[in-house]
Amino acid sequence: MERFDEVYEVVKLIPRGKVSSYGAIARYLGTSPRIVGWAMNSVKGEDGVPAHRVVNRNGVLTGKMHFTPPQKMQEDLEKEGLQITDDQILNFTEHFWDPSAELL
DNA sequence: CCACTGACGCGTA
DNA sequence: ATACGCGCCAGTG
Repeated sequence: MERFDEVYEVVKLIPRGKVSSYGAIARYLGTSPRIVGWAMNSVKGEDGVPAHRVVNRNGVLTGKMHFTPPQKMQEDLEKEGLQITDDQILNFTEHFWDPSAELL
């Protein structure tokens, strides 16, 4: 669970209007991407953890189906000024936030 | 205790 | 460029 807590910390640090990827966070924490996804799944009631700002390396909302409702993820991202088409974030690289690079 | 699964990522064919 | 397979760590059955 310590891993999960670290994941939460990083996710919380994601600036509004920016997004990150499982791989980037995992690499920053020195863990595997799967753990990051599992951590998000374990978030459930954890507050202050913008899981909707975490997507896969392709900028696709792979985990949107785990939200309630599933479209909540896209709505929140759009509310933050992000453009999404077919579960895909437009200009993903421009909105991408890498903890290893930005948060060094 | 062993086996299967999962919000992913990368290498190889 | 697309498709298939393996690795990774933790949790649950």
